Amino acid sequence: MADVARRAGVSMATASRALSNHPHVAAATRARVLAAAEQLSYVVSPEASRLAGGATGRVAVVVPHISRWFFATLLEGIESVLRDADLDVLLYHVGDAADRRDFFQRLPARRKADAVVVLGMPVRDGERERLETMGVHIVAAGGQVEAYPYVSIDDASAARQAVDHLLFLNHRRIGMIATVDPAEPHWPANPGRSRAYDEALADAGLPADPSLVVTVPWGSLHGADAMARLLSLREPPTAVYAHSDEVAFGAVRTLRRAGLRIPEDMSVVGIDDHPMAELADLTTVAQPVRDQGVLAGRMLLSLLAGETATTGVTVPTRLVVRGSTAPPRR
Amino acid sequence: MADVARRAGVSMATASRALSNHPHVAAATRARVLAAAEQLSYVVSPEASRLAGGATGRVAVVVPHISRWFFATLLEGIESVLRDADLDVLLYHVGDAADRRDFFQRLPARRKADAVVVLGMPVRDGERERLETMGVHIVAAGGQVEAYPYVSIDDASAARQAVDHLLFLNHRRIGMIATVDPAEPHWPANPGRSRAYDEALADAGLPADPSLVVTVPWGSLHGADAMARLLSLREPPTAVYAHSDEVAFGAVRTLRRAGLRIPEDMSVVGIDDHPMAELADLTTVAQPVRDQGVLAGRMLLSLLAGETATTGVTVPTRLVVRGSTAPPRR
DNA sequence: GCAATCATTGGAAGCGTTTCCGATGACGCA
DNA sequence: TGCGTCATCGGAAACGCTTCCAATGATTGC
Repeated sequence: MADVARRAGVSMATASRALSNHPHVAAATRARVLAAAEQLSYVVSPEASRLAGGATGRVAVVVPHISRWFFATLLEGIESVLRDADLDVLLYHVGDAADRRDFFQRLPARRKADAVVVLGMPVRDGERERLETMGVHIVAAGGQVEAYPYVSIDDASAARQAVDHLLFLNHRRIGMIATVDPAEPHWPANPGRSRAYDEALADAGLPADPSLVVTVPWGSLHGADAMARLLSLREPPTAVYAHSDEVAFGAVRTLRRAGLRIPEDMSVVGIDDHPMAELADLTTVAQPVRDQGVLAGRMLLSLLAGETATTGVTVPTRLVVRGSTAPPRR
Repeated sequence: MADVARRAGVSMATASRALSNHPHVAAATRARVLAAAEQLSYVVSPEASRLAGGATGRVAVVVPHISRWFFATLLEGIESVLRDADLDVLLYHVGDAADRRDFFQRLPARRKADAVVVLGMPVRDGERERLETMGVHIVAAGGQVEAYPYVSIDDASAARQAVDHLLFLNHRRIGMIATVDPAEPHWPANPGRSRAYDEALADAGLPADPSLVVTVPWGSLHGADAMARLLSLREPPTAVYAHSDEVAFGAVRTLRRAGLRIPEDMSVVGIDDHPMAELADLTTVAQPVRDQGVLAGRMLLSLLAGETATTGVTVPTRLVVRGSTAPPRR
């Protein structure tokens, strides 16, 4: 940087100010410095900058299950925005509660990042405050709605779209395969998706039948198990609503193995519009996953730019009717 | 750090040495320093450390397609090892050639990471040299075999397992769906998987029939197209070998829509053992994806520890026979 | 038993920025 | 014209660590 300053004929102090867009630098001077930096193809050392009190130029992204399509796609969207803004992405896989505690404890202390994006899980108030007091911004994506900047779908309305579709087709016995996060089995992964199911049935004047609801850890194989349980009922449902497409795929497998036809013998609907859903001809409620990542990235950028925080954004979902749903036979 | 040194009754120099595992520190002293650090819950500032000439404690991972199961899973494996070793993961999505050039140009200059893991693509000699001259270690995973540390499967042998299985079942007209990376359409994604197909047929004394080979961009939908092209042949194959499971899924969809039965009318085999393969009852050649990530991470760790470089590791694949393959009918 | 060798340790000089504080000059207003 | 303001800019002190260079004391070979 000394070279740049010399070449521009200013002091290092001024060079630094010009380079980091500070006010109180004459436009002409700034231009001169920028030109000099350009010619010397100079870039500030993030380490030194950070050490002296600047920003790190890094954003931490906390992901619960990297290899799941949903999170990986979200991550892809975030990365693209952040990379365009010349920010680096620090990836943290946070599986269980211990990891999580570890993360929130360590990161702020080490000040490794200027901001945090939390994917797919709610941020507790204490954690949020802790980060914010340390000047670390925070944004959530693909998770539950809370009182801080987030991007997500409206779980309840997505669920309604799925269940209402089944209801509209005249199904009266509708099963639900709900999921919990295998890493945190005590918290339902998507309470909104369950609640909306209850409400939809109630609104349709149908009685709540707990035996039609089975809760399993997330995953296709568990979805298959869940379907088996539903089939073992004295009076199985005529349609099944699964909390996610991957779970629905498992259900479909079980139905096939049982020799049942879809949608003639059983309708199946999922949520997500996983790329495989089109191939499997699965009716589902689509959500724009990558876009949510992009939006979250942008939101973070404006937060970092000092703009006033948006409360949150809910992106729309839409029912995609394919071949896995039809009116019940009887 | 001054606090830690004081508390341990040593100088900062010694404290630094103890903390960063340098030799020439008495075991007792080191223990004392470590204990003091523990009590004060102190961690070295990576910025300051790096600035003063130390390591960044960061590893860059370069991924071509984050949202694909294969890469996301590899990434998950790498992250877990690196995180255990207290290294941070910097994620870089490198889609096309421009991104790639950008990455290799920028990263070394800014010295943001101590090492680089490149997923799923060959590293060119120039790039490797550039990194190594700057003291940045490099490891590749899930890609093609080259003359530097890598972890991957033996593409040729995996392909042989798939094709030989078909041959063993007595198929004589075997189609292949080969893939290219949509971002770099001029380079075949997996030349080894194509070559082995040719060789297997030759070894079986079968003539090479170019019309049985169709090359498409990676992806299920493209796989579906490819299958359609194969079906439009005057004499379609009796079995199809796809370069990856995702492509095979697409092929399966086309076959179903065409009213053909699997495996009676057509056998299908893929490579990867994607989680969905079990659900789809797809015969495939399984490769340990997460393990490859873990291995790559470990390899990097030993490189970072100054141990002599391993040339590379090839992990075994195995044929998983499911319901999508059977002898031809006629 | 003595000198040479070696393992440990401490002192202090950076590493490349940012920012506080004060200085300088230009500009506006009375 | 004179003086106060304010926009700009420069000097220098951190920021928190690593490592070179010596110095010290312990160990070993003859």
